[in-house]
Order: sequence, then C-alpha cells, then structure tokens
Amino acid sequence: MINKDLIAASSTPIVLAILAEEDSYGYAILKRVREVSGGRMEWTDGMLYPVLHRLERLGHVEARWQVAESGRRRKYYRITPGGRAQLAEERRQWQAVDATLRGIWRALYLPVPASHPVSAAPLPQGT
Amino acid sequence: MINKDLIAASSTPIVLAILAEEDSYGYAILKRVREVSGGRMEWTDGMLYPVLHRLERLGHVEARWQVAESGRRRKYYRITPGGRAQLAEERRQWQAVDATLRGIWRALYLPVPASHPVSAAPLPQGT
DNA sequence: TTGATATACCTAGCACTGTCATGTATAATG
DNA sequence: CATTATACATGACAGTGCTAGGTATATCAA
Repeated sequence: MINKDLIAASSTPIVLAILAEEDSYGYAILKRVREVSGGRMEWTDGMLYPVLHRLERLGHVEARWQVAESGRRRKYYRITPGGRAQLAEERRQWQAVDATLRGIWRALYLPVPASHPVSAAPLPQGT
Repeated sequence: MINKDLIAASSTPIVLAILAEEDSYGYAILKRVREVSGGRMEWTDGMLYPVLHRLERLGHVEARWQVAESGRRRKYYRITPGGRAQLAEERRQWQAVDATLRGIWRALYLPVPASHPVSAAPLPQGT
C-alpha cells in the first residue's frame, strides 16, 4: 500500500504528533494511525516498537508502565519538550520536500488520482 | 538540512518528475533539485547515481551516452511509460501520507515555521 | 476445561539505501 | 601548470522497516 521509504520518513512525525494529542501506547497508536489515515496506512507492530524505543533513547518521549482497568499492562508514552521541538523540525522538513514535489508536479499536467480528494484548496500562484 | 529518510522517500518521485519534464543527466539533475527546492534540498552525487541505476534496472528510465557540445560525455536518461506509471503511483502514495500528516497537524495548534512560507493558502475546514 | 481471538509488548535476521570517502577523467580558467 | 567545475562510479558503513517468531493475559464461545 505505502512503500517502505515513505513509512520510514513519516513514522517519526506521525508518532510524535499522535503523542502530542495525548499520551498513548503502542497498540492504540497502531489503531490511531489506521483511523487518521482513513485506512490508507497500516503499520505493523514490528516497526512501531523500535520507533518508540528510538524516540525514547533520543529523549523525545518518556515511557511509563501502567495497568488499565481491563487488567492489562500497557507502556504509555508521553512526548517531551524536546520531542515537540523535533516534531516542529520534522514538520518543517516535510513541508519543504512537499513544496518541492508540488512545484514539479504542477508543471507536468499529471492526472490527479481520483481515489481520495486530498485537498480542495486551490494552489497558491505566488513566487 | 533534510534528513536521510525523507531524502530516500522523495528521491524516486523527484527524479522521475524531473525526467518527465525532459531528458537529463546526473549532474544536471543535482542542479535542478537545488533549483526547484529553492536551495532547501542538496543532493550528493553518491546517492543520485545509485538511484538512477536502480530506476534503469527497474525499467523506469532508459540511458544513453551522448557527447555534449562542450566535448564532455554525459549519460542521458529518458523516462519510460512504466516510469510514468510509477511516478503517478509515487504521487498517490505521497499525497496519502501528506493528507494523514496534515490531518494530525491541523488538530495540534502547532506554530507555523516562519523560515519558509510554503503555502499561503488557507487550510480547508471541511471533514 | 479447552480453543480461538484480541490485546499488548518485544527482538533477531534480512534487505535496502543514503552517507562518506575515494577514484577516474576532461574542459575551462588563471 | 594548478585549480575548479563538470561528470560518472563504487565500496564500506550505519540506520531502519519487514518478516517471522516469541511471551503473556483477558474475553468469549463451545
């Protein structure tokens, strides 16, 4: 569905953004990604947990064990101030690349994929 | 400037889109990327040539040697019909991920990075 | 009890790919 | 003759998603 490189490029900003909404844990993050993407992105737990561990190692998130009402133990993650700064930086980089891609695509007269109306906003004509 | 994963995710669609504009060669592609991105993206030749070789191996582009008026030999690349199909698919995937990211960011009240006005268009307010 | 399913976390081995450094060659410039 | 820009190529290294497998518990049906 979505290729590996795109997954790699988007996993960090997506996880940080989800945790910026509220504290969460692995299994719930997987479901949240599926929900936010409208089912277009399906993550495996085998890729998510290493991402969470890396973010923790880098100090972008903090983890704590907690037992839910259901009786299950969950590892909740909370974003740190450093994580929020990282999220802003990731967002800046993504938008720089996105602007570049849209700039080239605009000149190409490519057919717009009809499956999902991504944005109804007209493209700016400036600079 | 731009992290490795984002480079990896965008290299294929960018190269294919540049070749969809017109036939080109390695060194010129590097300069074109710098130009189209407004200087925000700087590619190394050490990453571009393997990308071109891979695209050729996959049948997305075709290569031919040619001697320019300057006397230098250049390896020109031309996009194939299969390459155009791949470009459309890459574009579809990119926009799916982009829509997901914008969907999460929209809910966050993140400060807009002021360095580069990527888009002046207001975000659509609908679902 | 037993079995199936969903929840919940973790890791090892593999393949892929950008980075960095390096190599080769030529034209233009001073 | 030295320097710079042009022009292509590759090997060693590190990072990371994928696949497959492992462990454990709560819920529900048979």
